Amino acid sequence: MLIRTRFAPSPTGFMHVGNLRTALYEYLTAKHDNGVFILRIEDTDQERYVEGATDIIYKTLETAGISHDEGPDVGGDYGPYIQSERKGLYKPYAEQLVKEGKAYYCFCSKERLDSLKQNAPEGAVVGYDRHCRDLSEDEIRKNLESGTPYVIRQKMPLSGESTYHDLVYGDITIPNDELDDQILIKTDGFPTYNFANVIDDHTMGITHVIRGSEYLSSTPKYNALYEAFGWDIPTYIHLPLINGKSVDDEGNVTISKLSKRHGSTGFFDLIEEGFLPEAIINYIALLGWCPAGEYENREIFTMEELIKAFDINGISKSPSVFDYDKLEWMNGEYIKNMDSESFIRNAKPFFDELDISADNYGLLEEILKPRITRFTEIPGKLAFIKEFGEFDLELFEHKKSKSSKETSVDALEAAIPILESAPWDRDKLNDLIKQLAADKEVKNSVVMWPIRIAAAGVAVTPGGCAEVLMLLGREESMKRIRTTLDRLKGSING
RNA sequence: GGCCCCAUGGUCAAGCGGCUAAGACGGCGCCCUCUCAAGGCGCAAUCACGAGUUCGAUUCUCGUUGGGGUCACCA
Repeated sequence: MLIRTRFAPSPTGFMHVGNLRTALYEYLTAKHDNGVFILRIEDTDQERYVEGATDIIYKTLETAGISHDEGPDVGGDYGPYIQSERKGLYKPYAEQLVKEGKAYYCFCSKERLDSLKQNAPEGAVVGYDRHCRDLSEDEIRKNLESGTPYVIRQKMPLSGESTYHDLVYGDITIPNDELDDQILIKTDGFPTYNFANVIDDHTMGITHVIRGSEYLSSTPKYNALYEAFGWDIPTYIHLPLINGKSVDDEGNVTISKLSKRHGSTGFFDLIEEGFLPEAIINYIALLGWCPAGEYENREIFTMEELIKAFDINGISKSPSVFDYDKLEWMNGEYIKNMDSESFIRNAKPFFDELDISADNYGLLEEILKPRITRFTEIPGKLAFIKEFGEFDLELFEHKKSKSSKETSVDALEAAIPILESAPWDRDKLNDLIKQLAADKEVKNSVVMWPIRIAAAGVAVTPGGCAEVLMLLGREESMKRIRTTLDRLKGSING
C-alpha cells in the first residue's frame, strides 16, 4: 500500500519546532516507504486567519528541506488543498448523515448553551445536553422555515466505550460518555476542524495520520465519523510533545509546554539566532525518536539518512525538553564539517561588517571553524580587529606563559625590528617569533604572549600570535605594538 | 474535577526478566597549548515510591506520587 501522509497546519503565522517536528515525522514516514507527503492548509476559522501566514508555512518547509508532493502551491490530484476552497464539499456529507439518522440539526442558541454551562454543578464540566437530538419532524421543519440558525451535530453513542490502536501508544480506550455530540457544520456553514479533517483525510487518501499526542483523547470522535460513513480508519501515530525550558531572573528552571512564551522556539527565530536549518532538523529529528540498527548511537544525519533510518518503532512515548545546549553543539558540528565555499558564504556578511579582506578568508575559516557554534558569534570573536583602546596592562603579568611587564618590554623591543621587515606570512611570522625566543633562550610563550596581547589589546583571541598579526596587517599591528610598548614603559618607570 | 497518556543521570536517551544499566549534550579533571577553542583521555551523575508475579525485576501487574494532555460553533 502506498503511504500517504499529510501536514495540516492552520495559518496562525507562527511555526514552532513542535509543529515542524510533526511535519518532519510525517515527511519521513512517507518517504521511508517511497510514499507521498501532502500539505493541506486548515483555515476553516476565518476569525483567526492571519495575513501572510500561509507563506510562512511554505517558507518554513522549504527552508527546512521538507518538500511536499501535493499542496496548494504545487497542485496534485486531490485538491484543492486549502480547506476554505473546499467549503461546499463538506455539508453534503453532513446532510447525508442527517438523512441516515446519524446526525441532526441543532437550533440551540449561543445563550442557551452558555446558560447550560453556568447552571452546571460547581466544578463540573458539562457538555451539550443533546436537547435537539430528538426534535420532532415538525419542530425541525418549522425552525428551518423560519430561518433559525443551526449547526449539525453528530449523534454519539450514549454508553459503552471506544477502543482504537495507536502505533506509538498502543490501545487507547475511552468511555463513550466522554464524547459530546460534536458539531460537524457551524452556523456559518463552515465545517468544524474535526469534521473537515476527517472528510479531507479520507478523500485525500491519507493512510497514516500523524499528529501530536494532544489528539489522543479526541481520536474516538474522529473514529465515530469514519464508522458513520463506513470508511476505513487510518493508521494512527501520535507523537509525544516537546516541552520548553525557561529560566527566570532568579535562576529557577521551569519546564512547560512549548509555546510563544519560550520566544525562540519559532523556526525562523532560531534561524535568526544563527542556527542552520540542517542542524535544527537533525536535532528535532532526535527529540522523541531514536535510531536503531546500523544507525544506533549516531547523532549527525542528513535528510537522506533520516529518511533511510526513520522507523516508527523508535518513537518514544514520553515528552522531551528542547535543549538549546545540544542544538548549539550540533550546529557547531555542522559548521566544522562545512566545505569552504559554504563556510565563507555564511560568514561573509559578518566579515563585511568588519571590512575584512578576502585574502584572510582562508585563515579565518581555519581559525573560526572550531571556535564558533553559530555564525552570529563571529563579530564577537573578531571584535579586537575594530576595537583597540587603553586596555589593562596587568594582562602582561601572566604566570603560565612566564611573562611579566618587564619581560614583555624586552620581548616587544626585540620583536619590533624583526616584524618591521618580516614577510607578512603566517608561517614565516611564526618561524621568526620562535627564532627570537630561541635566540633569547626563553620559552616561546615569553615572546608570543606579549606580542599577541599588545596587538590585540585583549587576553582572549581566536588563533594565536601570528594569526592576530595576519588579521591586523603589518601597519596596524606595528602601530598597536608601539603604542602598547610606550604605555608599558611608562607604567614601569612611573 | 472527569477522562486519557507518560515516568531511566541536569537534558536527549539505549534497554524490551538475569548487563559492572550503553551512547550523546552539559558539568568536572588531566593532556596538548602564547589566550580561547578544537582534539585526546578520564571522572561524577539515572532506573520516583510501595506492594505483588517470579529462582530473579529497570523490564510484567496493581496502587501511590509526580508530570503532561484533553474536556469549544479553536485548530
